[in-house]
Amino acid sequence: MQSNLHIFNSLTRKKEPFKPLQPPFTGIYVCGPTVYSDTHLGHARPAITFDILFRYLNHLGYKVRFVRNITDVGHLENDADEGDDKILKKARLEHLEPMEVVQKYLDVYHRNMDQLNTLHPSIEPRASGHIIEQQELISELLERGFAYEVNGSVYFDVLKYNEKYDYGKLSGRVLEELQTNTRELEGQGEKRNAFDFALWKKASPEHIMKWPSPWSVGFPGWHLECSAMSFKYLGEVFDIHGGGMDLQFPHHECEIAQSTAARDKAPVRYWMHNNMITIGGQKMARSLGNFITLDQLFAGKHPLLQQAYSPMTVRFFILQAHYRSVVDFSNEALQAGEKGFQKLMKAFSTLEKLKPSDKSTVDVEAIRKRCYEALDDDLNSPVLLSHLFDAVRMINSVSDGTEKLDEKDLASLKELFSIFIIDILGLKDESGTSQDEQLTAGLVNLIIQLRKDARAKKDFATSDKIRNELSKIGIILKDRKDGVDWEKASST
RNA sequence: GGUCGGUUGACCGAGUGGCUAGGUAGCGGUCUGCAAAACCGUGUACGGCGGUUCGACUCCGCCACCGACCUCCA
Repeated sequence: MQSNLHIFNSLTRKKEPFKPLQPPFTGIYVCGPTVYSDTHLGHARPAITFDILFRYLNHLGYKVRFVRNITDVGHLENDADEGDDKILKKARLEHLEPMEVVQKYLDVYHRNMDQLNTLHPSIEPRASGHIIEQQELISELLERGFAYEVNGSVYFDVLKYNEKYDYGKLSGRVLEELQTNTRELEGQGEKRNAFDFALWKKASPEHIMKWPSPWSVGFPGWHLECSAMSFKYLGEVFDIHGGGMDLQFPHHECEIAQSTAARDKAPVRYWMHNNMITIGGQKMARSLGNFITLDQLFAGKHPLLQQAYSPMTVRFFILQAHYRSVVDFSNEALQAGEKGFQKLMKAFSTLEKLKPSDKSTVDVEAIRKRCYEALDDDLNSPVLLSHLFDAVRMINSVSDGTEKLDEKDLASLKELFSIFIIDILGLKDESGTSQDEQLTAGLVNLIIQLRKDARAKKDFATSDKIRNELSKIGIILKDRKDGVDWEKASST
């Protein structure tokens, strides 16, 4: 497997050549959502970032196993004893069975991900389906002395771990500083140290989601699921782990600690973290309440939205920034992205109509080379797009007759657009969807206006012709006393 | 308070020790009956102050401002 892909490894804070453990196979684990409310714009960032990675590795010929989990149990609102499970809390609020909450929002997530044209992961494991594996991992940690049980709950012993390994390596934290800086939360009495974290929590009687275990009837801690499921599906050591930067600490740090303590091996070779989407300069997050859901975005229904933005506009907007940069939401930026995306796709259709010349006056191969270089440089999608826009100008110039492409270069350019725009960036033409309907509505309203003008001049011949011809193509006009309605004839 | 990151033209957003990023918007032009599209051209851009250097937006130091993480968050 020959590739020159370099990725920025959060662990070393450097760009490193990507060398999988067992080429051509490679494994990716990405932290998916906790499904307790609607998917928002922030969730689109990791989904798209790691979709590009998945697509590019596939394109390069790797056999990729892409695992993205669903957290459907155990994600507490905080680490105190009375911390509520996010899903349980929502279930009470909406008077639903917890698994109804999970199903409801998982469906929304899947639908939104499909709209954004992200590929389905190879495996999408759910935490609640891996209770046994998590319990086994807890047993391993207890046996090895890195965990302790108190009153039916099991906690990870961070101090013990830090004696042998390095807790805080990923996030650049020093345990001594954590000790002095960790905020004291209520009800931490059970834990030996404030920074110890739960592996298993004993359930209170009113808790609904709970399972029997050697320690108590209870439920697993949040950090544990990723260790258990990545072990199961990707092995003790795998290539890439992805997720949002906000998960770096404590989630990923704890994951490293659990996995390393259990098997005496660092579990992940390359850690990749996408940056946040901000709104008004602040992180968009459910907990901050400043989020815009993807459904709102696609429908234009939110006080901050001046219009609807299509899924591909959102995807393009996100790809216009590098995944490790903060990107700020604004209508202006989305609108600029929408125009740019349309320009790109329009050139794509122009490309299909180009006629070859006997010689070329442009260099297609140079662009192809630069496109690969951009992706190889830590998935630099904005630079890739800038090269594709160079190709757009090339296409339009050929279309205008000021540049020429021979048959071979024309075929090469078509292939290049197909590879980078469709296969790797995952962009697709959206005409034929709601945009088409808007167009139809605009056209019909225009024709109705012209007909109204004709009727005002008592030109009923024209007026009737318009109505009849529209009827033939399936548009039914209805003259009402306060105006004209129209509808599409129902096809039988 | 600790750790880390950012501050680029009207807006978004890349990047580099000396060479046009790109998109959007603006302006001028070509084309067009007019427009649109397309193409060509165009704008004192790199937070402030010092330093290193033949040369810094790019490296170093200090300052200011913004943000992320340190509690759940993609």
